Amino acid sequence: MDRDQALNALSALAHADRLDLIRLLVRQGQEGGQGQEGMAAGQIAAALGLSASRLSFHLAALEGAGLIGSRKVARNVIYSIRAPALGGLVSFLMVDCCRNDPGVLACCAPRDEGQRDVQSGSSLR
Amino acid sequence: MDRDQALNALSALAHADRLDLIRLLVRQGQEGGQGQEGMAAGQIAAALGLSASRLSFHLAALEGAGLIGSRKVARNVIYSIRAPALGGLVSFLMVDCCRNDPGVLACCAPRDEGQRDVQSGSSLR
DNA sequence: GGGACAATTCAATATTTCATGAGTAGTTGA
DNA sequence: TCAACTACTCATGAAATATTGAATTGTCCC
Repeated sequence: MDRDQALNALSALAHADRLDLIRLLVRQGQEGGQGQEGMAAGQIAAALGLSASRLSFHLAALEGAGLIGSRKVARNVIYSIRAPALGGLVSFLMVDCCRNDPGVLACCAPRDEGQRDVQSGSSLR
Repeated sequence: MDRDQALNALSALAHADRLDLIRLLVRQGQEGGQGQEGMAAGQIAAALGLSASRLSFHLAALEGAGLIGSRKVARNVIYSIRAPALGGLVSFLMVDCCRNDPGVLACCAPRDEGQRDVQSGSSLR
């Protein structure tokens, strides 16, 4: 991921509804298992309390930045997270903040269950 | 770092000049060693080709988001990176993208010199 | 004190982004 | 085919953000 891609991704994430949307899709991705990857636009709108047109606007922004992908299934459009893109952004930021002092980041250490539990209890909003 | 802090940080970084500014300060922080931490506003303006007032605006945005700190020295104001804040943002994103599939991120692996060299040759802009 | 310098603040303007609701296109099943 | 459904697009106005240059504040050196 280069600077301009990172900039697009940052702009896309720098909005409360879109950040919540990403977090929702990430959670869905891990909870749903392999079988049911992604969520339909209508499901997302209901989960976040957004109007259809507003959601569509935000989905387009995230998809334009490459952070999510979509596929059509019957009359639904299923959106799912594109983990490599999100990972690319994190890597990009990591290079910019971690070079001189890797110890700053707790996430650089091997992950454990305790660390995961710190955040899993928080509500989405 | 909670969701709102992350949102502030993302908004602050989602601008080309500010992202360049952060990268400049990170590079300065690692190249300068312990002695000369940070850069004066004038130095930054010269390095990035920004007008004084525009730079001041961007510096205020970054400082408001907690990503940089400042101290006054004689008639200069020295700005330096606040690595923990940047690290907190990365950690926040990591939780949101890395829970289900840590392998996605190259940065989760122990860092080595080869990895560092991948990016150090790239120009700032 | 007076001039030069560093940086910030302010006001005015331009630009971008966001939100809303109405309307449109494609899909499904009776 | 028709009605119901899903999702998207478009036009409008509102709000937030960015940019510019002039004015201001504080510091240094003579």
